[in-house]
This record gives sequence, C-alpha cells and structure tokens, in this order.
Amino acid sequence: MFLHINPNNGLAIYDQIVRQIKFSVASDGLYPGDLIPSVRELAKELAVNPNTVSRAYRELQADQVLITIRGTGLQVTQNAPETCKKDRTRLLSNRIQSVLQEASQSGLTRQEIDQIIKKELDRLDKKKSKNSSTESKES
Amino acid sequence: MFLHINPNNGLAIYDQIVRQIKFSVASDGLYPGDLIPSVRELAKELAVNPNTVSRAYRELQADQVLITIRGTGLQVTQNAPETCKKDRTRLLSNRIQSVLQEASQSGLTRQEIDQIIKKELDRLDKKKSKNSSTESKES
Amino acid sequence: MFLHINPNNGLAIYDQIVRQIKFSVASDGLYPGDLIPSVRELAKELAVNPNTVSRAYRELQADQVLITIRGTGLQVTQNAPETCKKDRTRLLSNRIQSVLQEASQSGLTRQEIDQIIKKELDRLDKKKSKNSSTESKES
Amino acid sequence: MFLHINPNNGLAIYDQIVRQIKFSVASDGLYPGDLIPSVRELAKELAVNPNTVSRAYRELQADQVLITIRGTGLQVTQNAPETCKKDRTRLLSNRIQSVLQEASQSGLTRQEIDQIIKKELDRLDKKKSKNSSTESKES
DNA sequence: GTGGTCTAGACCACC
DNA sequence: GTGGTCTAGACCACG
Repeated sequence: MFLHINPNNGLAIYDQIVRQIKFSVASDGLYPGDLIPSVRELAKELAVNPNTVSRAYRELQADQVLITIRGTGLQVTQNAPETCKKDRTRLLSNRIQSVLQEASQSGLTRQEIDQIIKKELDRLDKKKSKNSSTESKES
Repeated sequence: MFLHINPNNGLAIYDQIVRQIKFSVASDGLYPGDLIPSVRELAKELAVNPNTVSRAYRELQADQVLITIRGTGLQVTQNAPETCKKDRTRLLSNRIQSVLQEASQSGLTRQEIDQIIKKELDRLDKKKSKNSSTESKES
Repeated sequence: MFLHINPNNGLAIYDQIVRQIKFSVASDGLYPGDLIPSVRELAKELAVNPNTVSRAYRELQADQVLITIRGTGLQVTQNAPETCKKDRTRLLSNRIQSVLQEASQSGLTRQEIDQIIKKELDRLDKKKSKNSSTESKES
Repeated sequence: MFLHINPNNGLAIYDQIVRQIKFSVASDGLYPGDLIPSVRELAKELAVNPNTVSRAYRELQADQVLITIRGTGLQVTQNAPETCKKDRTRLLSNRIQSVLQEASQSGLTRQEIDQIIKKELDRLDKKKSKNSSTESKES
C-alpha cells in the first residue's frame, strides 16, 4: 500500500496508520467506496501485528472514515474526504503548533527558527527527488 | 521559575523540563554556577509530581548540565552553555524534521505547508506580545 | 416476501431470517406445505449474500421447520406451526429478558423503564399504521 | 466493584463494562473526580483480561466520561453525569426498540407482548428481592 | 503503583 | 476469505 511506518517518531503505530489513511483519503489516494486492505494483509505488509492494524481501523470507524461491510471488508465512507481534509489540516497544525511553540520558547530568534525549518524542508525535497528517481529506475 | 509545561503536546513532562532547562542555559537564562530550584520547590510550582522533576534532574546530571553540590543543591556546570547550545538545535531540528516529514507525506503541497507554518508562527508572535504586555502590567 | 432485515439491531442477518420465518409460520403467514422462495430469489430480494440465506435455510431444516422436496425446493413441514409457536415466545422472551435485565441494572426506576417501553411501543404503533396506510395506497 | 458481566447476552464484555460504568455515573454510583478501579484491579475482579478492561476504559475516554491522570489512574470527568444520563436512556431505548420491533413483527398481539414483558419484569423483581435479602443476610 | 502499546495466537460470526 | 473479540504476556513511560 502507501503507508510508511516510522517506529521512532513518537507516534504510536496505530496512530500513524490512522493519520496516514486519513491523509490518503484527503489527498485523493483513496475514494469513497474503495475497499481498504484487509487487516491481515496490511499487517503483513507493514510487518506489524494484526491487532495493531485492527485498532487503527476501529478508530477510523469511530471517526466515520470507514464502515464495515460484514464478511467483506472495510469501505471508505461517502463523507470521508470532507472530514479527512478537515482532519488533515487540524492534525498537522496541532503538531506544528506545539513544535513551534517549543522552538519559540527555546530562545532562538525567529530568523534562526526559519532557518532550521528551511533546512529540514530542503532535506525532505532532496529525499523526495531521490525516491522519485528510484521509482523511475524501478519502472 | 521560567518553565511552561503543556501536558498534551506529546512530550513527557520530565522531557519538557529537561529540554526547557537546556534551552534556558543555551539562551542565557541560566549561567554556570547558578543553583536551580529544589525538586520539591519546582514540583510545587509546576503542580507536578516530585518524582517527575527528580527524573528530569537526573537526566540533566547524566548529560553533564547539572552537578550536585553536596548539602547545597544542583548547580549549572561550567561547560553547560556549550553543550546546551548544541543540544538545542539538535533537539529542535529532530522534532521539526519528523513533523515536516509527516506533513510532506500528507499530500499537502509545500506551499500549503509553508502557509500553515506561517500561520502558526504568527499566532505565536501574537501570543508572545500579549504575554509581554501582561508581564509589563505585572511589573 | 415478508421479511424486514435490519443490519444494525445486533442480530446476525441469517438469524433474523430464521426468526422471522419461524414467526411467520407461527402467525399463519406460512402454512405447512408452502414452498418458500429459493435461496437466490430471497437473497436478491433482501440484497443479501446468498450464503447468508442458505445458512438460514440450513438452520431451519435442522430445526425441522423446513424440509427439502427434491427437485422442487423447501417446504414448510407439517408440525412447523406447533414448534414455531413455542419458539416464538421463547426467542422473544429471551431477548426481552436480557434487555430488561440491563435496564434494571441501569439505575432507572421501574416506572422510568415502563415509560421508555410505552414510548417505544407507541412509536411502533404509529409506524405500523403508517405502513398499513401505505400498503392500502399500493393496493 | 458494581459490575455484573453476563457473557451470553450478546453484548461484548468491553461493551458491557462501558455501558455499566456509564449507567453507574448516571445513577450516582460514581461522581466526577472519582478514581475508578485500575485496569488490573477490575480485570482481576471480573476474571477478565486486562486488555478487555483497558479497551472499555479507552472508549470511555473517547466518550469524555473518563480522563487519565498520568501515572495515577482514570478519573470521572465533570460533565460525565450529564452525558451519561443522556447516553443511558439512548442506549436502553435503542435496545428496547429493536427488541420490541421484532416482537411486533412476530405476529403476537400487543396484549401478548405486554404480557411477556410483565412476566419478565416480575421475574426481575423477584430476583432483585432475593438478592437484597441475600445481602441482608450477609450484612 | 498507574495506563498505553504491542505482539502472538486463538476463536467466533459472517459472507 | 472478512472483521470482531478475547486472552496471555511483555515492555514502556509516568508518578
């Protein structure tokens, strides 16, 4: 699938799954009516316990992003894109906010903070272009 | 003292104490030789369990930022400023990096991410100026 | 046919089919010798997986309510009415019992529970009369 | 504590715990600020796996009935009574409704249904008085 | 001590 | 095959 689990970024695995599926719905990687990978399938792919995936899916149901089709699987709901787009900004803003708050209290000037952010964004861009070139090689 | 604890920003309380004390040393809020508040005192001020403060101090000793003066308390070490300045950038960069990584994977464009960051920075600026005006009232 | 499936009332679909067919036999909606709809037919009508209907029919055969007539289909047995009438009261009593037990443990007074029951019964009466008027329109 | 788990009433154990704790808050068995039994404690008392209790508590947090006090336990929230009272009626009404709906479709007359309900309520009353007499003996 | 997370593996009902 | 539930037991962070 399309998920990248990073065990050391402070977020629980199940939470990373929840967030990334929401993000995927928000950015047109998943559409209403799509069946998402089965619990066992995704668990195998992420090398993670099925219960962990199951828990993530359960939360996504509680958040009205998924519904179960009995004996069939889990489906993206009709209003998922809307709620997920809202959630995406909210979830990211929350994390960004608390990080920036700490940075701001750290005694660094806004200039210095901007510099760090720029540096990390550039690093990401490099990583991305490296990945996409890798993908081109693969294709 | 000068610490602001936020129980819901994902960081453990003890970790917030550690980081903020390091930041304070790095930004000339604390100098080598300064005695820091006792465990009980700080715990009371932050409305936090003394064990939590104790653990933070323990880590700061392990990182050579604090040193015990027998019968007196904990003192900022001579080379604390140097190590803390290094730590500050590293600690902040790490957090910023993992947040930006998630944002980047979320499907938002770099422009949109920049916009969120700008918004949150502005919000912080407002908050800061409000606080400083409050402080002036208090003084 | 005469079945109303509600996927969210806690009972499995196949179980709802089993119960409602028994109820229908008990209340003279189906008579001994009647042929019931084929698995495919009923599955299509209820928009349900044929396996689900199949399972319901299997249980009804095990309970001696239905019997296979080779090359013809499933037929209501001779003693079905008798057993279904017993079953009807038993099945309903069981469900009612466990619900009332929970209600009783909930801290509500018997009066309050009676009130809720009355309210829900009234709601059903309204629904019923609305349905029957709809049915008259259809005829 | 005050919980009675019935493994055969169709509801999952974790769900019974959730409902009964809500009921307990609604009926003044638990008050805002109260610390509820620890996961391990309740699990032991109910002879149930700690994870099952943990899951129930997690849902109660999601429903804003409980909040975690880190390293201390779970506390009943301030607005819990209000939300729980609403929930109590809603949860019971839902179950009662679906049971009565089935009863109504079963071909029994309203009189017959009333009779069954009365019978089961009486049975509960007897059980209750027996329990309370048992309790008096014990005291 | 507390709750939170994760793993491993089992059984169930349903389709 | 699917998801849902439960058990057993482990490890972690926190107070």
